[in-house]
Parts: sequence; structure tokens; C-alpha cells
Amino acid sequence: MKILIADDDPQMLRALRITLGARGYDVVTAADGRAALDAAIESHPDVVVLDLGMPGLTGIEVIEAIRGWSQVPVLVVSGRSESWDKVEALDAGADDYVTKPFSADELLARIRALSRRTPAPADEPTVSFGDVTVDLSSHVVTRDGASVRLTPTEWRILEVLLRHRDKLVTRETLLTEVWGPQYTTDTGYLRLYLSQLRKKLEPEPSAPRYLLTEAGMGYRFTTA
Amino acid sequence: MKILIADDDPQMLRALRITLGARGYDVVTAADGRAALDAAIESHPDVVVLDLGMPGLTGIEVIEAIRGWSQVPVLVVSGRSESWDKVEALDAGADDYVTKPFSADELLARIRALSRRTPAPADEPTVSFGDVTVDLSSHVVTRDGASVRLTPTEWRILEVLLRHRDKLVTRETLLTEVWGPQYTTDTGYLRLYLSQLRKKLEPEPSAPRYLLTEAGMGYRFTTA
DNA sequence: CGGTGACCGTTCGGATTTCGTTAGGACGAG
DNA sequence: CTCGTCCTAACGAAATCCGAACGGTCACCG
Repeated sequence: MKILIADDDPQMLRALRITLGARGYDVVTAADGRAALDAAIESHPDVVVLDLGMPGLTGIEVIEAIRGWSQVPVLVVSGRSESWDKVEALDAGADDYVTKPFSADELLARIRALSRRTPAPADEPTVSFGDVTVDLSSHVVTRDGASVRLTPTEWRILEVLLRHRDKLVTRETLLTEVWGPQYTTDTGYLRLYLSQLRKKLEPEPSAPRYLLTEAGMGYRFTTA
Repeated sequence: MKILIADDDPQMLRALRITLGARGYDVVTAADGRAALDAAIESHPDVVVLDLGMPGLTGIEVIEAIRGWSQVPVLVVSGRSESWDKVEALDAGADDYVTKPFSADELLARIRALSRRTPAPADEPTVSFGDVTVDLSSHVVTRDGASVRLTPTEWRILEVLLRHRDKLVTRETLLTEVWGPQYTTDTGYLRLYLSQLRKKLEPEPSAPRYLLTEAGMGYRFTTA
């Protein structure tokens, strides 16, 4: 069970890491909103404990961003106890709201209650990288929450690359898988579709982070 | 959305009934533990708001009894704010714990958060989008209150699309599900029926909002 | 150091496929 | 016969595919 803790107070972070770690939880930490988002994407936590008063992004923005691609339970921790703050956070997508100071026992019990509610997703047919998520089963691609439209050929190429994630896919493999066994040499259109995929999925299409080219060999998809 | 409120304080009961009723919730009440259990069985609420300090059964016993047969979200309301009380209630199966006094807004937000988490019942007999309602079990479609008449083929197509909501349904799947396994390629009638369905269900048939087409791949029903 | 060629990314535009829609005929039930 | 449903045919519109060409980068070599 992995938990992401986002708080700007180093002391709080340390205390929670120790408390939760002692209960056998796998703890990941972040000290500001941006880092929290990145960590949520990278490490796929089972529960997120989020402090609202962080520098950078507001807590609300972090919640909404997470909700854009994930259903992970979010437990908000905040010094503010006004009911309006609670309503805003909960309606943004948070699942629980605890005001400081709180007891470690209560936090743990609430975490248990939350994780009880989310029966481990059977299998994960969805791949996430950057602000993009790809759902292989329902053929849905979203970026920043908005859905991205792919043509059939683009989809087939992405599918092949994702299936061989982190591995090199030769040009020939790609051609035969997408266009059929008789196609074996690229006459130029493979480069074309890779270009379009990067334009639609990469944060900076000119400096690909996920859809990489291996000169002379082929292509490789990686999340690292 | 039906809510069961169990509290021994008549004033609190009345206040909650009014508050929740004003938000469009269907409210059922009970004044002691036994009555709460009975009501939970009888009326199948979508959310239970449970006061711990009731005569008769203890709140914990009520929670455990409910959990014996139901996964309905339980929100505990209590005057006791000791962390031990919270832990006990949450570990017994409660999903949230609010201490009195609390604001109505917060309670409502927490109820919304809980019901958001409630897994959609496996077979959802009715689907609504725009001003259209489709009752899968009784094969009735209404639009703006008036009933819409669908031909058998139109109905079968709509049913398949609704069953795979938000997912892409390939042309081939649609054909085999509606016309039989031997039909595998579209000779034109699929487009025809989609056109007719849109004419009957879409607010603007020329700019579909729910019955979307994915060029080269198939169709998709979505409410978003 | 400049030239050269291989390789890759990108743009453009026309060919091709796919889609939406209308019109009308075939077929069976009442 | 009449009506409702299913299906074929046809055509304009839209989306997609893909060939061709241009520019950039990099390794290699004279």
C-alpha cells in the first residue's frame, strides 16, 4: 500500500513518514503542489494525503489535476477549519478533509476507511505519462483532462509502442503490425505518424520525452 | 438519491430533513438504533447518516449490522470528538465521521463526496443524457417527458452503445451484436441507423453530443 | 575544415476512404 | 391494400492517408 504525502512543512512530512512507515505503508513525499502532481503521476499511490496550504499550485488545483486522470482517494489535511474550505475541497474531488491538529490514529483510521472503499483496480489497462493517460480497453486518450482524438493509424502505432513499453520496436515490426505483413520497409509514412503522435501527446514535440527515436533502429516508448 | 437519517434528537432530525430535502434528496428518518436498521433494510438508502448516541443499540453495533449485508456509505455524526471514538467507528465500517456541531454545508459536501465514491450498481436500469431517459429494462425511451418510438434495430444498437458507455465500440462489434456473428462488414446500414438514432435522440443531430463517431474505428456513447 | 550522404522530422496537398443523409424499393404483418 | 421496418443505392462532405519535397542533424571522410 503506497501513500503519497504532500506537505510543505518538513516536520509534518517527517512525522507522517515515520508514523505511516511504522504501519507498513510505503511512503512517498512531496513538498509543493507541482512536486505532488509529479509524484502522483510517477509513483501511482494508493492514497494521497494532501496539505492545502502549499506554495505553488493551490491545493484545489492539485486535486482537480489529479482527478483529471485518476480516481485515487485524496485525503485533505488543512489548518483551515471553515466549512467553506471543506466544501470547496470536497467538491473539487477530495474524499475526506481533516483539520490540523489531528491525531495520527484518526488519520490512519480515515486512510483505512478510504482504501477500503477503493477495491484494488482489477487490472490496469491504462497507461499514464506526463499529463496524458491512455486507456487501452476503451480507446480513450486524455491530455490534461481533455480528450485527444487519434486517427486509426495513429492509434494502432501507439498501441504497438505501448505494448512493448520501454523496449525497442524496430521499424519493421511497427510496419508489419500496423500495415500488414507485406509492408516491411518505410517509405516515409512511419515518420509522418510518429510526428503527428508527438504533436498530440508530447509536451514538447521537438524534444520528445516518451516517444523516442533510436537512430537506425526504430522507436521506443518509455515513461522514465 | 435517498438518504437515511438516524438521530434520537427530534430537532436535529427535523433540521436535517429540511436541509436535505431542500437539496432534492429523498429523506427517510429513524429515531433509534433498531429503527435505523429496519429502515436501512426497508428503504435501501443511497447514504446513511448515523448518530452514534442513540438509545437501544450502540452506533457501532448498527454500523456492523449494516456492514453485514450492505456496502452503503455510512456517515457518522457524533458529539464525541475523541480520536478513539472516531477510530472505532471508522474501523467498524463507517466511511466518514463528523463531530457536532457541524455546518450543513459541510455535511452536504461530505455526502456528495461519499456518493461519488459509491460504485455504480452493476446493472443500471436507466440511463439519462440531455433531456433523454432510457430505461434498459422496460425498453422505454423518453425525451422531454414524451416517449420516443424506436424500431427494434434502433433499440438494439442503442442498447449495445449504452452497455459500453464511454468505450469505443468497433463497427464490427456493433454488427455482430446486432445482426449476428456472420455480419462483419458494414454495407451502409449501420450509418443509416446511427443517423436515425441521432435524429431521434440528439438535440442537434448534425453536431452529435452523445452518439459520437470515431472515424475509421466505430462509435462511442458518452454523457460527458 | 568543408563536403557528402544517410537519416530523421516536418509541411503541403491531392488521392482515397469513410461518413451522413436522402430517396426509394422489398418484404411481411395486420 | 396499407403501414412500418429493413435495406440498397447514390452523392456531397468530411476525415484520413500517403507521396513528394524541403530542412536539419550527425557521422564520416577527403
